Parts: sequence; C-alpha cells; structure tokens
Amino acid sequence: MDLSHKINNCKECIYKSWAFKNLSDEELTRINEQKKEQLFRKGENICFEGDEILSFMYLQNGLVKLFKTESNNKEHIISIAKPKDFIGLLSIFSNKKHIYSITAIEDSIVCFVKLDIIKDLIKTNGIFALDFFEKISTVSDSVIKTRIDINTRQLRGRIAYILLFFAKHIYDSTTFNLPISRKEVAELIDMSTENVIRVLSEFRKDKLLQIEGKNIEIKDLKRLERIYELG
Amino acid sequence: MDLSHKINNCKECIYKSWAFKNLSDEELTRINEQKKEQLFRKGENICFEGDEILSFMYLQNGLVKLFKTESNNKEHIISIAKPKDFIGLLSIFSNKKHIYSITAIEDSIVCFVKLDIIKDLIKTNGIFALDFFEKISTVSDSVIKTRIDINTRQLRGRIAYILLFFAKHIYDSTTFNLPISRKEVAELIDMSTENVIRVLSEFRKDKLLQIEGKNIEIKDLKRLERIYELG
DNA sequence: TATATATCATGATATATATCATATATGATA
DNA sequence: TATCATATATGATATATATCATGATATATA
Repeated sequence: MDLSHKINNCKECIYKSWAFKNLSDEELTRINEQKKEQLFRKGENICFEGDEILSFMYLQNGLVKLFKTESNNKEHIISIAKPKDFIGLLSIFSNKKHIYSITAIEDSIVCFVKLDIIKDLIKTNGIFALDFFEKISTVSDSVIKTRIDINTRQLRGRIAYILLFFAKHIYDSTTFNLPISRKEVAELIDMSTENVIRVLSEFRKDKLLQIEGKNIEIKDLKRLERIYELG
Repeated sequence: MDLSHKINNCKECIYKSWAFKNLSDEELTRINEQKKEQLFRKGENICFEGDEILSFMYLQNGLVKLFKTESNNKEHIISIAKPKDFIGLLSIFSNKKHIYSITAIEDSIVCFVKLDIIKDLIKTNGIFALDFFEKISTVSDSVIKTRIDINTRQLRGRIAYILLFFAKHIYDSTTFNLPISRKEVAELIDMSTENVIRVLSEFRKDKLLQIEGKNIEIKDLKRLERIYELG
C-alpha cells in the first residue's frame, strides 16, 4: 500500500477526534504549523535507543515495533504499535532520551509534534490534558498487561496469543500476512526462533492454522482461544 | 515499627515536595479536607482487583505488593511499591476498575485522595498536571523495564535482580529482612518456589549471601551484580 | 501447650525449552 | 542466471526449569 499521498492537515486528520480532541482551532493550527509528518518505508528506523526525545510521535498509519538491544546484541521487542497508538510510551515524560528503538515493520506515517508544544498545551488546556493522559495511560497499561500475559504462558499459549493479537487487534481478520519474521516473533514473546517455527508447524498439523510463508489463516479460532486461555 | 502516630496534615507531608508540589495553599487545603489516611497492617488488603477506582492512592510509608490473581487461582505479583510510589499505576486514568489487588507487606500508611479532586487539579493547574504526569510516568515505565529485565534473565540472574532490588532500591543496605516469602518471590520473578529456595541456597554455599530465615546479608555485592548483568 | 498449617529445604524425576546440526526454500545481489 | 545471504523447517541432543516427594522448621491457632 502506497501511503505517500496520505500526508495531511491536522484539522482533517482522523486523529483530531482522538488524542487531539478538545483543542481549539487556534491550538490545532499551532500544532499544524510545526508538526512534521514523515513516511517510513518498511524496515526503516524511526528512532534509536539513546536519541534525545524532542517530539511526541504519533503513528498515523502503518505498523511499527518498539525494541531494545540487549547487551549480547540480541533484540528484544517490547511491543507492536498500530495506528492511533502514540509510540513514545511514557518515557517522553520521564526521560530525556529514548529508552528503546522504533522501526517500521510496514510502510508507516509518523506524525512528530514538538514536545514543547504538547507540554504547553497540557499546561494551558486542562480538558485536553486530562483526556490526553487517559489515552496514553491506556497504551502503557496495555504494554504491562501484555508482558504479564506472555510470560505467564508457555510456548503454545504464547504463539496462540500472538496469532490472536494480529488477528483481532491489528488486522481484524482471521487471515493475514504476518508482518514480522519468525525470529522477530521469538524476540517479541521470549522464545527461540526454532520453537516459534516448530509450534506454528504443530498448529498447522493440528488443523488450527493454514500457513503459506507469511500468510496465515486461522482455521479454528475457538480452539486457538482455548489454547491461549489455558496458557 | 509502629506507624500510627504518623498520620498528618498534607501541608507538612513529606510528599508536598514531591507529587503534590506546585499546588497553592488553597489547593492543598482542598486536598487535606477530604483526603483520608489509613494504616494497613502487614497482610491487610488495600484494594481488590475489580473494585471501582475512586481514589488516587499514595503510599506514604511502608511497602505493598501489586498483584493479579490468575484463572488457576495463582497469584502473580506485578511489582513492589515503596514510599513515594503512587500505587494505582495508570489504570486510574484508563480504567473504571482496579486491574489488580494491593496488599501491605509491611505496615503501611496509604493516603487516599478522591480522583475527582486530582482530575480537577489537572484541569485547572497546568504546572501541577505536567509535573504530576512526569512522576507517574516514571513509575509505569519502571514497571515495564522491570518486567523485561526479569524475563530476559534465567533463574540465577532473576534472584540476583530481586536481591539487588531490595538492597539498593528498597532498603539501601546490603543487610535486610526479606519482606516477602520465597513463594512470593517466585510469584514476582516468574519461577517456582522450590527453585527460589534452591538458588538462594546455592548463593549461600557460594559465599555470595548469608541467610538466616528472612534475614539476608549480601556478602559479595560485586559478584552478585555480575551475575545479574550476565543474565 | 499441643496441634495444625505454612514455610523452608533438598534430592529425584519429569517436562519444557534452548541449542546444535543440517536441509531446504526464499529472496537479494552481482 | 549464478551466488550468496537469510528465513524456514525438522530431528537429535543438551540444558534449564518445574514438579513430585519427603522432611525439617517455623508460625499461627485452638
């Protein structure tokens, strides 16, 4: 999907009705004047761990991964963010530097709004401030919940989790193209690449899935959900 | 330690200089008039998963655990909170109900401030709002970081983590009384109770620790730190 | 105090998972 | 197209971890 035509004005932006609601026309204009929208192709890096945090980053379109590079040079994926997710988590309020890197896993449009402006709006528009915090709290809370969900399950439960995550949360369909490699799935749900592949094969043999490379079709949603729930 | 005499006025409260700074005398009085301070004895429950969220909860003194009860009735500890931590995480902004329970693991004083008041202050005092969010963001971010820290390590690294956590973060001393049972340590760092005990014994045999029941003394901090860093 | 109950401790065993080895397929690049 | 790198796949093996069993302490409760 080519997204290059999608760059637009804040006032028309679908997100006006979401994180940036409760703003006056004048305030939206202020954001619009200095905001920067940027297209990142699949695989391109949006920010690096250690970079100074200058902007509030908003994912308009596409899909990105947030990850840390461990001391042994292995990557650990913290979460996958979808449109409507702001992709700075909370570190933007509590840190000077990004505590993880962000990479596009599908062509993505990211909207950058200078942090100063956001902070100023929080100070001057209380209704916006409160609503804004409700929104970003939801994202952080869900990251915590997800980490617990994953780590209290074993391999089959974790794979079930990730399949249901993409089907329900990201693509709203039981058929989808897995946007990440098996290796990245492994980095996301804390297991070895071989075992990701193995369990997927198992699920295929069990007629839970149909797999052709990255294309996955969930054939038995109910049973997959049960595997997830049992852990 | 008996804390019953410690109940006090917001204006004198040590936390005036922390989360509640940037408030006028008039605003502090408003909080003080309706705030409720309550002493919870070790083992007493402060709130239950599913309870309606009515108050912002602030840990003045003591130590508490935040935990979820899984479907198999096992408890999973999300984090240990110490004084200065607000103990509602972010769910207080994004949920109507508590998504976990909180129990005192040491005698604790919790200060309850009606959520309405906090929300009103966020709306009307921008400087407070921004500072407040920086504080609570730090807590949520650190929960996320901790979960990753724990789950990317194996047993010895996890035990090293939790020992260093109590020594550095909670008690600021290499000698301390472990405030939770081995079973609770297991629930906190995702391992079996037997293995918690086993690894602690190993560390004792290796002269890393001296253990007498709950009393633990770290004898070789450097080596423990190395075990933590290696994972 | 006596009795029950939870916690701590350790060995033996079973299970889950990672690692190693090797093969095939897929996609990128010259 | 040929060559190389990377991703997928699967079996064999090693390792990490949980579970089971049993006993000893400690702690709570009648």
